[in-house]
Amino acid sequence: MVKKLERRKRMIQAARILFSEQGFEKTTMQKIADESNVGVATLFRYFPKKEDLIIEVVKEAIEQHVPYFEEIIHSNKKGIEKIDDVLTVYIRFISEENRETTKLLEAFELYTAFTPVEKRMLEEIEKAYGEISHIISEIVKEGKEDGSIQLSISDEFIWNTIFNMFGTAIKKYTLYTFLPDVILPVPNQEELTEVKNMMIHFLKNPAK
Amino acid sequence: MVKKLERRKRMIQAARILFSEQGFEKTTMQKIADESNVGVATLFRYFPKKEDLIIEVVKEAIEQHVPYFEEIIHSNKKGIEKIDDVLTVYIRFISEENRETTKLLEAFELYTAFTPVEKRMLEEIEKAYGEISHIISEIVKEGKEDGSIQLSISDEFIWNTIFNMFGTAIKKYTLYTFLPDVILPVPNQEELTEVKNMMIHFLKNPAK
Amino acid sequence: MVKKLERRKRMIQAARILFSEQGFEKTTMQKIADESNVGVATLFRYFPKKEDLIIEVVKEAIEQHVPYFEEIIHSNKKGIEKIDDVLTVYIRFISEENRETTKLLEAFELYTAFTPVEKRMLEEIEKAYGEISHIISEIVKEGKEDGSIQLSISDEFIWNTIFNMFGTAIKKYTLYTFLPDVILPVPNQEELTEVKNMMIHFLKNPAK
Amino acid sequence: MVKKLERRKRMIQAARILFSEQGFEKTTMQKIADESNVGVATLFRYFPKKEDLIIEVVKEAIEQHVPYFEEIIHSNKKGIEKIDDVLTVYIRFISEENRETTKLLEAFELYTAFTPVEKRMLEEIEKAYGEISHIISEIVKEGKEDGSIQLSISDEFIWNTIFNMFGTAIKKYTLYTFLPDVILPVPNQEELTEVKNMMIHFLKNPAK
DNA sequence: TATGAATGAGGCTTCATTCAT
DNA sequence: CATGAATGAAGCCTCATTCAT
Repeated sequence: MVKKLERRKRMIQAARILFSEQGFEKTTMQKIADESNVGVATLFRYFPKKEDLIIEVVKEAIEQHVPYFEEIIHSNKKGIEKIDDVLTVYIRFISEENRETTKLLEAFELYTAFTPVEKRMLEEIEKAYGEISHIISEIVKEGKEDGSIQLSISDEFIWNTIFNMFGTAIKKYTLYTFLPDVILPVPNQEELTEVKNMMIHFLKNPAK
Repeated sequence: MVKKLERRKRMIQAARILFSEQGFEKTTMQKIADESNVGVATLFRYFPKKEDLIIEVVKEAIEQHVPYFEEIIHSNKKGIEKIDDVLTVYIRFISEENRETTKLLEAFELYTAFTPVEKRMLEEIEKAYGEISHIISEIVKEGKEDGSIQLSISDEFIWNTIFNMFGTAIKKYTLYTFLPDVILPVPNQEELTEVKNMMIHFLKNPAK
Repeated sequence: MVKKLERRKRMIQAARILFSEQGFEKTTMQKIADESNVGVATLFRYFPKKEDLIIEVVKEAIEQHVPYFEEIIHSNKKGIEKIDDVLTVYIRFISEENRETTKLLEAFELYTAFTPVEKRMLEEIEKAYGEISHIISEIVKEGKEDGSIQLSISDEFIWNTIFNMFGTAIKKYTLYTFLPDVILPVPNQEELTEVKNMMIHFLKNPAK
Repeated sequence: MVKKLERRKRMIQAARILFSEQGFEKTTMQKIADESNVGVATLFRYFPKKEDLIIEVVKEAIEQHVPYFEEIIHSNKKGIEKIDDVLTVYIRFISEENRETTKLLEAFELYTAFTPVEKRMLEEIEKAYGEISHIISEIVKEGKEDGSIQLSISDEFIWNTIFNMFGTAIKKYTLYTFLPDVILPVPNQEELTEVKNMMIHFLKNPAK
């Protein structure tokens, strides 16, 4: 019983590492099986299609991010500070310890862009993402309620987009931290932090 | 002579379309040859490795972007207005007519993240990107010189990062405009324009 | 004890249905196990090789045919009428209720044509078939003895072959009743009955 | 050009032999490729799906039968004699030289019984068979016109069915000539010839 | 030079059979 | 004894790349 779960875990973990290192297409089911010390057939018993495994890995990766945000929302800070923390967490996604996971998510987005993925599968991913975005909107709501964030309706939409772009950009940077700077100049954490601070500053002092 | 160049062009164009539709891995050399009315062997004569073709396609795609920026820098506007124009161009990259190219670039960035690409190849890409970033820094310089942009050294770095993030996020959005909103909520051009306007506004009125 | 026999029966029955629906090769041991509500390992305990199960299923299918012929031989009719009944039974093999079984036998014959089957196994099948052919020759003997069939030795051989062909053809038709008429035009029961009647007619009035 | 056709021929022939020896499912594309001294990829270039190859092989096998019937119809004999010849040809199908081909056709019929075959494919087979059945009905027509066959409408239907059964049974016998007699007692050519003669006899002297 | 043909290596997936509980 | 889990061998098919005309 426990062994079964362990095996499953081993397979997912091996897959996660390989996927994030080589991408989904270059990672073969055989490699994953070997890396988990499992026969291919076993791998296929757990995940009948390669895509099933991909979805599972991605889902777990997203879920790994949730606690970070949960911790923030349960803290005693004001809304605006929680926003600050959220942005900080995003910035940390680029750091060594989180990079693998984030890179994986980025790769998945590419995958969906070129490979038709079953709707049912996408919905699972959507649900996982939903948990995080729910928390974030809760935080914004808190901020509005405790008065630490004061935004007009129109500004609110704009800031929503800004946060979106901030997250999108940062996630993408994770893909390139190992590569020469050629393609995309990747800001370091200090630079991102300054941007974040500026954002928070403007958020506190909206242009009249 | 001329015919040879035309052929080459046809191949690159066919490749570009297919790559941006199906991604690099799913597009076979055979399909590209067929689409260009050329034998596979001929395709391989011009591009001995698939990767060579990829690089070439990407390079040309980037170069296609250059004129947009050249036009801006040669206009008679003030620096800050040119910045505005640059951001507007980025926003347009997400539009129908440019999406294909931009999507291709995005796909390439992910490609390089998972596939070791020969340094020599990357350098070609780097050079192509360099043209654009050179123009942009020229524009910023102009802005500083004509006084329409007044930034402290530290702010300059920050805004550099901000522009970077803006571009990065937008380029990524191009990948998803055809997909359901599940993975990434993609802002539309109006929303992006508002963000841009806010950026320009702050740029003109830096926080004291 | 009884339960064990029931299980065995369930397995054989599930196998029979699946075999006759999808053929031997396309039917997996797993499917059979599932359909019988038994674990695969159990299935293999009862039938260590897939072929063992095939043989068993076929044997039982043949044995299912025996009572039809037994009933005929135990009736009070004359030999020639019993022959008529036997042919009628064959014709009915093509009907809805018997098709499954007959189709299975047909499939098995093709199976043996391409797969080396252990002699010991074939002998079991042979024995099962033997019961039926024994009954039939008994019937013919009866017919000769009661005078309802009058055949010279040479004619006897011929009619033996004719009956053989009649049965062979009919069994084969069962395979195709669900298929479009393309490959083999399958006569319906009325047509076959007319042929049978003609045969009986000639049998009663041998050409001088 | 010639070489290409030769290769194709080699592949089809190798396939034919293997298919008729081991059946369709047990014959792998790799084996066929090896036997034709061709790479698998080449085999797949000519026949993109295994089924395509099967269809092709079967089609050619049927077409190989056509000349036998063409020769008969072009002879100067009377209709009834041509019928005799046709039946004789069928009997010869069981002989050494034709067995392989006939066995193949028999195997194909099993294949279609358990494997959904694309309609378009079946139609090709149907067309091939059509040539032969067209010739045969022409022969019957001739016989009626030259008076050598005199049948009432109802008798005509019956004899149609009888011929059908005759052919069906004989084709099936080809499958078993190599096997022990266990499953199906296979008549030899002499026995079949006697049956044929009896049929012709009755055909000439229809029961009043 | 241009090209269709040829191909081996490799990927995904299935299945009869064996293990371990 | 019953069983779900495990597995390697094998099958179909694809594709970048090379050959031969």
